[in-house]
Amino acid sequence: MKIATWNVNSLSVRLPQVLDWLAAQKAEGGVDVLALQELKLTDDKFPAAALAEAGYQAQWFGQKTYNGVALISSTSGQDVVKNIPGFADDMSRVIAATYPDGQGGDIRVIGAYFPNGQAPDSDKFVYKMRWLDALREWVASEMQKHPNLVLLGDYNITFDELDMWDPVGLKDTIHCTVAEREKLQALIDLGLTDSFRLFEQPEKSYSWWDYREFAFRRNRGLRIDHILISQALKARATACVIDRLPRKNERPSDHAPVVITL
DNA sequence: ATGACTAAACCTTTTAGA
Repeated sequence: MKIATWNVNSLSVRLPQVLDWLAAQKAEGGVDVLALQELKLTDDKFPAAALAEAGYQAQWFGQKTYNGVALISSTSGQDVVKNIPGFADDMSRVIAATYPDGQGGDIRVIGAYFPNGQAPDSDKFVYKMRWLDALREWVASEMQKHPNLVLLGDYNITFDELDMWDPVGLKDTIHCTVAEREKLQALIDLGLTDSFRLFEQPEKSYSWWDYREFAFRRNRGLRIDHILISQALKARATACVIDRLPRKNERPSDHAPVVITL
């Protein structure tokens, strides 16, 4: 099965590209679950009918102007959770659901839009740290219940210098600070694995490029969209790739999809 | 150049993204 994540930076603008991408993926077996971030629309504006027309179900958790997440799937999601239980948050950043794993069991999928953090000395950074702590606590409990678990989305954190186009110039800037990486490592320490690095990858692989200064053309990007998997799924993973093609579209999102094959 | 694009809403200007 295939599970993917894509920060679309406005689903209203990007819906045609999402539908095209899903259709193109069908030639290669199809995507079972696609986690979207930055819908930037309220729940009543979610394009459920257009997705149903294309053969997909969906769970969504929107918000006006900012944030908003969804899970688009070929089968229906169960036990849906929106945001981190017990963590008061006025932003729509997390959606989780359980799906059949194609082998008689099931798989828990948690799609998340991690806070940006803006700058290491900002209030938004403090919120990012608190959010990351709350996420870790909740994911730990989810892992107790679900051996097959995928935590994927726009993490807004790089793992290391390999994930940065300019490791020197960007050292200790937002997405690349020690404090953020410690929180990311705390998720790994729960028993999760960065599936992308399980496989040989092209040099300078990134998932996001700034809209400005022809950053995509010059491959000046960051790898901040990740697919973390539990131990049980690590044994099943056969590939994880960043699909740069949609970034070449007209009016692209600034992020590219990441896809894991299990 | 606290800039460069893009998107949305408070819409000819601001906020946020990363």
